Amino acid sequence: MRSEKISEYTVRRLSHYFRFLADFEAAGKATVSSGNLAEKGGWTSAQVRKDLSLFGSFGKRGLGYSVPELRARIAEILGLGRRWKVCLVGAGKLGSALFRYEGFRNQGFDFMAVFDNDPRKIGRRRGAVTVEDVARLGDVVVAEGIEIGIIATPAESAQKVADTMVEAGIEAILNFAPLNLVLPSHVSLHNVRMLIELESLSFALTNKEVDITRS
Amino acid sequence: MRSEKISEYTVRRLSHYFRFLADFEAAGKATVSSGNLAEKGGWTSAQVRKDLSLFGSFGKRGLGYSVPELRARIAEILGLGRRWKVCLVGAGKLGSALFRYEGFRNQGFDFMAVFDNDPRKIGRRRGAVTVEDVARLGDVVVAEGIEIGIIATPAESAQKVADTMVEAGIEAILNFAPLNLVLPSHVSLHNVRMLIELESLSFALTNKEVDITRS
DNA sequence: TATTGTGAAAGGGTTCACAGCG
DNA sequence: CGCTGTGAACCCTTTCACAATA
Repeated sequence: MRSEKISEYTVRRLSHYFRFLADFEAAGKATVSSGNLAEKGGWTSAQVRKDLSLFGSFGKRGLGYSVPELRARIAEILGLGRRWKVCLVGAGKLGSALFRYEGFRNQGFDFMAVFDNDPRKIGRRRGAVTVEDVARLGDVVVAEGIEIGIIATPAESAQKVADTMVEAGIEAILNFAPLNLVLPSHVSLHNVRMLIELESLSFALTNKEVDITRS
Repeated sequence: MRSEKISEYTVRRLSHYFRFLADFEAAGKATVSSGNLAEKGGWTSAQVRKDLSLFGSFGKRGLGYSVPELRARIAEILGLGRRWKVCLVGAGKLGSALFRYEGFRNQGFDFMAVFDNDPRKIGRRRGAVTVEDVARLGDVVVAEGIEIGIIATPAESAQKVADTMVEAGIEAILNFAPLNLVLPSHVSLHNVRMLIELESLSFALTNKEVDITRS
């Protein structure tokens, strides 16, 4: 258990297990087997057991895993036993969609501030917060102790925004701008590239005879 | 060249190479080496050459690759030498953000129709198209010959929407709803799960001492 | 000489298969 | 008996290293 290296794939699957466990809990199931979890996500039961065994021995042989207990353990592993302070840069349609999505708040991610560089947007309300001038980004991150930054700006401004975030102490960035950010290695970066997803689909439709491995 | 199996990783990198080649072309470079492309994306030059060699021998030894030629070949491979008919279900903030993003149109993805089930949205204009009742989804997909479906609805409606799409002949779906869709295997599915990305970041921040492999 | 194209080796993620145990 | 936990096997992806060649 708790080896030195954990793959990004394992982390993503843990997120899925976490959701499935919520479903099982809502359905009143007290225990689940690795097979129950596996079939919900299209994996093998061995995969599920391997993933979990990296963090401990949570199951009972012959019985499976206690739903509430495993759920709590995964929450702990993923760092969901607390709330995270998030800021968003870019108050356009995409930014607004992210801001309004209740799922983030429900899972412990609080939008403490929203920034934009458009004077027509600055000062506007977005739920409980007011859109601020992006010039104040660094100061607000420091003052509020913001830990995660979300970038939903055009590509042109994204690197500068990211640099400001990092300078202010942010160590985790979720980037929706269509470019490859260059960041120091201590900063965790995840990119959401919607055009690349569409292009993957275009490839699949164009090359139906080709086997595409791993989805 | 052109082996039977192509990995999803290779396809994604091709999308990146394609962008980088546009940058090189704009910068007036006539040729690039695998090393030039590799450093832009943080890969090795061998990786770039392996990826390209799966589709042919496009380079010249000692010289590299012709920028416009390689760009054209990758466009062809990805199926970007044509336009694709796309429909969008869910005309909320996220759907609107996707609809308005020029990058899709610029790369050949045309939004032919937008659907919603909210009477207050049906009939509203979204750029060149009008939001239609989702009840018409199947008919419109068939009539317009729509090939790619984008789902930006709440989780509750997503499976039903996907089923309708598949029934109407769609074979590629990009899903933003936070659930695991169940689809026949001939349909290509890509999911964008923003909450899972945030949870990965939460894991990274919570487990700083752990090595997380592959980003 | 610089750089490609590619077999071979290495790395690492997934599945198998079974011992261990409730 | 059923299901977990895990070493070993397998398989896929990446990197190495070098012959080929413009």
